[in-house]
Amino acid sequence: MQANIQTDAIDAKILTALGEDGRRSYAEVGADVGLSTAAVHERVKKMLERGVIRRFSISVDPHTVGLNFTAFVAIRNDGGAHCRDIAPRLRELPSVQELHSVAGEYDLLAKVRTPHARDLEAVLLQIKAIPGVARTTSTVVLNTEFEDQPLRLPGA
Amino acid sequence: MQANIQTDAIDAKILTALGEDGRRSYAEVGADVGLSTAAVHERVKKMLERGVIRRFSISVDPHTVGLNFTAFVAIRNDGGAHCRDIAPRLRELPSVQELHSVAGEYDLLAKVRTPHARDLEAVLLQIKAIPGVARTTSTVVLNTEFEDQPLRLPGA
DNA sequence: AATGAAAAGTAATTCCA
DNA sequence: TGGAATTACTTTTCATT
Repeated sequence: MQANIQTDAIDAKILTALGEDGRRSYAEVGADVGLSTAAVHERVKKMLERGVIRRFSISVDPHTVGLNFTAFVAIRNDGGAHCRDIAPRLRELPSVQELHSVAGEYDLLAKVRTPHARDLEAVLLQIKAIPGVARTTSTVVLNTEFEDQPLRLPGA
Repeated sequence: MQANIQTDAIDAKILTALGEDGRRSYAEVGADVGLSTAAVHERVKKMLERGVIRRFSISVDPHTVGLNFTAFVAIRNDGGAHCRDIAPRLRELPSVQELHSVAGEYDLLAKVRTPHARDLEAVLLQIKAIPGVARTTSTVVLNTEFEDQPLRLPGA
């Protein structure tokens, strides 16, 4: 019993195909999944409407655009502070690429990317300046083994 | 002095435009950045060749395809084990979406996504079965505030 | 929902500056 | 390296099943 699944096996195949190459034509995708061009078009349109596909995009290698440093910053709140007050402030920081509220010793976990390790200090100062943030602990990434992999869905 | 930057300000604008909508036509992007269709085409082609753009893709909402649970799993190696031996094994696990070698108490940090919280147990067993893995600590994601944001580059 | 075919729009190619 | 024009392809729409 899995909730929220809004796709069937054909949709999964389409998502996998477009995840590998978002510019493949509907005709080509259709040949792969056994559907006409128009049918693929219709399904993609509906998946966009339902929010299954958030957007078409590109995968960019961070190092090639000067983002050479990555760290995970765990954030603990003050007693009264709520994640929902702090999260919007963290979203404003361009170095914070990803934010999750988490269970455990810390309340939030941020993925931070900067040009250089030395830039983390300034980001931490910005984070600590947000009302409700009590303390942070940073885990420095030495090497990203893999990330941003094309989506792989079972049954696709 | 920033190393590895392979893009100029116009490339940055192109990457930002395609990061927001990977299907915008080259003509449209060209109008935005002040270049002809062919010039944009040429620059995109070169960025693909240089590996700046890894691929065209789509952003999919994990919940809509049944991936409702996320956790970060920190992994510690045995004394003699190397990340480069363990990483390929973790890549084989479809639930492991992202893997970084990190500094600190643990050696690797994996982002794991499964249909349900209960599925984490099986993934942890698979991870612990990899030779060289000594122990793991999991941080459960309660809510993803944001992730998968369109790329924003300074000067774009 | 899916198909096939026509119309509209876009991209790749070629060549010129 | 960038722009213009041609050719080829892809998307989109629509009538039909």
